[in-house]
Amino acid sequence: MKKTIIQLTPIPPYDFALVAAYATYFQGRYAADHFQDRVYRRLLEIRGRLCLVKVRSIGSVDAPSLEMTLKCNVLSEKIVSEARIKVAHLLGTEQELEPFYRMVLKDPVLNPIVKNLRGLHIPQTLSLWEGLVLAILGQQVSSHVARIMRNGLVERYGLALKESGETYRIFPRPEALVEAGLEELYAIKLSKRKARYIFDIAAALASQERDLDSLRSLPDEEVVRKLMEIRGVGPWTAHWILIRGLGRPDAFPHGDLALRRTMGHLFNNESIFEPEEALNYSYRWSPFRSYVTTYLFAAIRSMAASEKVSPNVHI
DNA sequence: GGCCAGGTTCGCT
DNA sequence: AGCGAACATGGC
Repeated sequence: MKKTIIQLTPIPPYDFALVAAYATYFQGRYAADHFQDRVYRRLLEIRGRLCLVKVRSIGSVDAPSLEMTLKCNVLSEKIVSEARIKVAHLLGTEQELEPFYRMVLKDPVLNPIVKNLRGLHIPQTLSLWEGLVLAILGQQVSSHVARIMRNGLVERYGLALKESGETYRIFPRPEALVEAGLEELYAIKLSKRKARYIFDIAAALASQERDLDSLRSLPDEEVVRKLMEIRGVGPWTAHWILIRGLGRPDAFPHGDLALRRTMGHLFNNESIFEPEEALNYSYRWSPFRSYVTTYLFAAIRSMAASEKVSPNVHI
């Protein structure tokens, strides 16, 4: 294994520990992401080779700097530069938070919550395929059940590399699921419905019948429209992908139950918002609604992780 | 045991 | 258009 070290400079403010914790749902390991002992690790497939990246902070929130260690059988210049791009994407290092923070100053309820999470950028899925699968696995079920399915998928179908006693896995390729077959997906706790959705998407991608990357150049509404043509993708999933897969700043999954509850708690005298009410209320945060969504979820998630209680009514 | 969870589809009026 | 049911698992 060859090894090289390079440096990344995120746009400040950037709280590496918070971003990495969010990427792993404050659980240390989540799907293909690891964050333990202040080090973020992920196995990537770059130009057909398995490469392990480790990232740690060597700066501060206001003067951020990341040290990335890349281990790979072969280390060409192209591999190094692709790894850099992928990691910058995964960890959202290029996102600008200041305009969002200026907007939030005008919201006395949101402002303290956001201040408390200063430097949180939005982690991105490596591919739209990954975003689509993770989102579908998260539909309707509790976050706990979603985690079991997401981890199970990666453990079962992701190519692995062992390093100092730990096993790392890439997020499974569509081909891996197609090869395994539809029935195999039931074994990792997917409902027949979810297995069908994901298997069909995998098959369409593997056969090149569908191309998700063409969505990257389209405006938000077009992306949503195209994504919802896919069976298994509704409005919630499409907006989740805008936020976590495409890095769009102004998406808002207004049907989301946890979001409706949290917003109702904060802005509606404790009582849950109806989806339309949540949407109407959200326009005041445009064009930064993806950040509002992410910060509200981060507030819920970090409390759930630290307090070990159901976060339904907290914040 | 029954109800619910960071939804979506399908089949009814 | 709008509404209800089915979906399947783990936790309380």
